[in-house]
Amino acid sequence: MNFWLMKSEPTTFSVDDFAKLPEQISPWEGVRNYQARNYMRAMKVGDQGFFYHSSCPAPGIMGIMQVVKAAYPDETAWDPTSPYFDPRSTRENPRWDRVDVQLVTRLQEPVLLKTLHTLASELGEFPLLQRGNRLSVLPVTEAQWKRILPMT
DNA sequence: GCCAACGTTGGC
DNA sequence: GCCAACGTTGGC
Repeated sequence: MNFWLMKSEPTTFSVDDFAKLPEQISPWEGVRNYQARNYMRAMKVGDQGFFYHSSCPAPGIMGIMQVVKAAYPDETAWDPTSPYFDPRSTRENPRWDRVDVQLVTRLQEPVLLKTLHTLASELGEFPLLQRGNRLSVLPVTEAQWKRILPMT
């Protein structure tokens, strides 16, 4: 099993929005970055992930997710009315993928970015804490996962 | 709102 | 293939 962290801006899709969905399942769509896409392609059903709020007053981990469907084409790339429309992606040759994720646990208290920063030396190399990191989907090592999980 | 960092684009 | 310009991300 592998572990991930996936960012969402709460003004676009918040943990509240997630919790309201039937079965708490949502496609993770709109990713338009090759490295993030490739990480999604590497995901397997049963992989676990942190649901993270970015670009907000208190960025941090808000929930625990699991992957319930492996990568498949992101149809929003084909929809001219979608903000994620990308004319370079075609049905014959899909450029972007999405996965389906399920919110397993909504945290009572978020694990804030500022808290994670205090653990930086223990966590070791962690893209979330590195300067200039802009990846919206990034891998978490098992050791990092096990260190962070008890704080949730 | 600011700004550093980074990815992408496109001319050459 | 290089690289400048541009757009976006995301914390503060």
